[in-house]
Amino acid sequence: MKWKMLLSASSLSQHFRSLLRSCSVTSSLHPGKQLHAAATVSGLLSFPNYFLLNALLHLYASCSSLPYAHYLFDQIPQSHKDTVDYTTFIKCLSRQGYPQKALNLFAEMRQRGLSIDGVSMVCVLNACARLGDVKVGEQCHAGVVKIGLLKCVRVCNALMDMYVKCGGLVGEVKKVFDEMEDPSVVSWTVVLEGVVKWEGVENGRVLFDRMPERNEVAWTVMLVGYVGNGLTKEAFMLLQQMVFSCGFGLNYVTLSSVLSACAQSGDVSMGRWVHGYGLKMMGWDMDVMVGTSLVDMYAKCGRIDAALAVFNNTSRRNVVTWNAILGGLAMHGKGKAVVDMFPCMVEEVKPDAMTFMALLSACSHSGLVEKGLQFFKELESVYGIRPEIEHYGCMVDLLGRAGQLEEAEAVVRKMPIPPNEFVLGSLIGSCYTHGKLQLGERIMTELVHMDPLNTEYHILLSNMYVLSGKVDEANSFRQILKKRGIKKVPGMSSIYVDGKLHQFSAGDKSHSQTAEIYIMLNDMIRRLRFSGYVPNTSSQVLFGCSGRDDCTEEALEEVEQVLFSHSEKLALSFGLISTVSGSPLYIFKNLRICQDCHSAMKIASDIYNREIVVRDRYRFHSFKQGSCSCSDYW
DNA sequence: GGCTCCCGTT
Repeated sequence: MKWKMLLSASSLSQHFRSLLRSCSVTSSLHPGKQLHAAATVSGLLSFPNYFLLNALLHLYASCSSLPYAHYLFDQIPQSHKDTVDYTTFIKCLSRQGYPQKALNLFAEMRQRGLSIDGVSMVCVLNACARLGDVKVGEQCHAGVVKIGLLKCVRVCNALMDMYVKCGGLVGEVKKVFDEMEDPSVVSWTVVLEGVVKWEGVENGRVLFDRMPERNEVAWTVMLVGYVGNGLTKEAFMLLQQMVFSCGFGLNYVTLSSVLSACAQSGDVSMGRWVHGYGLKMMGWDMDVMVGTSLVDMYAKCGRIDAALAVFNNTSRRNVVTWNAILGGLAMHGKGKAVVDMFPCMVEEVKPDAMTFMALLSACSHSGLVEKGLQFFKELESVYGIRPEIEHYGCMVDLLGRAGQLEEAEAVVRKMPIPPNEFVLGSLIGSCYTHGKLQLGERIMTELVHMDPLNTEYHILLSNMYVLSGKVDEANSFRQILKKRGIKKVPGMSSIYVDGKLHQFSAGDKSHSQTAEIYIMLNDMIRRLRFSGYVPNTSSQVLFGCSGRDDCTEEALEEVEQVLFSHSEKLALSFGLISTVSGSPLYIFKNLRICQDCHSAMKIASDIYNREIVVRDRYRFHSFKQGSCSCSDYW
């Protein structure tokens, strides 16, 4: 009788495990939880059943439910945890954003003398890839060789992926690949990603065409490569081939990957196509990641109204979606909208650390000092979020921009984490804006220790010396910069016209329409001057003129010429001659827009009757009828 | 007996 009961219990357990497996495969958390409850009630879990526990652990890991997975992992007695249990939880930690914890757990597993198999090695290599830790990755490589796992295709794939993600050691990737007896389509795809990322999209295409077989991932990698490099036409051609000739459907991972690339490169035409595709296939009930990527894409492409429309129509929203829209509004200087929307967010989802970055930067960009201080206070006391260095950075920025330099410095001195170069960099920026030379000098000393090769801060301080009449100090600074050979990151501006990205550097003459662009530029400067534009040479005197130390009239003229051929103005001139009159222009700049270009854009938006949207490294400026959305508050 | 690789939102 007892034997019969045991037998039925064992078959019941098998039944449960097979049901749990199907929940894991489909990431069905709710039915899985019900099974968990049923297993508990039936008494199956009241005596040790390690396979069932592992199936439950796997369920929660597959459903990205870290707290439950952690609970299950702890439920398994230490003496009975085997390689499979560890592997399941290591993968879960790595995927949920804790790759370091995953590696720590692997170390624990090894200390306990448990064997390493191909599967656990794949998971550990994956954690190294996510962490970007090539050192541990190389140790694993040695382990792979030692255990004889090089014949295992998936291990090799994970190994190559680790080298791709950890700084692009494409040589290592190819070495592993060449030794493989029978590389799979995944192996080829990993190499493809490495080549696209580190050897350029053209080289990637050569490899793509040579691949014996291509899956949707390979197509996605290639697409993202094109979009990320501004090659919209090529991307559309590839997409057409993928969907219409080869019959691939686009899944949600492909859609969000492509959208993320669109957001980065500012390619709204491809972004819109993906939006249309998503609507046709899924309607508004689309995947939460796709919806979020859409919101982010529209916001980062300067279409904040479209971002809001998508946000309001999406039926699935999580904290990331909210963060995307609040961050987008913040970048567009719509601080009040952010403050007004926050209470609605709290009703719907729990805000996280990232939310407060968006909130504080919104206050910072809109000069809402009181509101920002209040948010910062509530961050810990109401929402239980421990402030991170980025939050302190936002506070320093908020107070500094508003001219409250003493308060900003007090934040730096009192913060429990040592300030990094971004925090101090923001402070020195505010010192420049508000002419606080002495504080600037002090901060500079600290910054030089932290980041001796940074040019931006050196230039800022040197400019401050000039503005306060200390030309000698400025000159000595310039000498230091010259001696050390510190080079400025070149400013680049780009603009999409007819699905093609056109890039300009300062004084660029490489564009095929250079002659027309410069004719337009000269005409524009003339009209700008006529409307009251005065070149702002004050901050350029120092580093603009190619190493001249004098400030004669000719030097000044030279400085003006440098100003006029700033990359933003070239992109604007090109945009004006190559688009329909009255249509808005969207320009992307890799650094902060300069003061002079900012004034020029304001007037240009009026005299040419165009909306000009400029995305710089930090935020958006929308110029319309002579004024800017930032209200000149940077 | 189970745990696995490539593209994935702020």
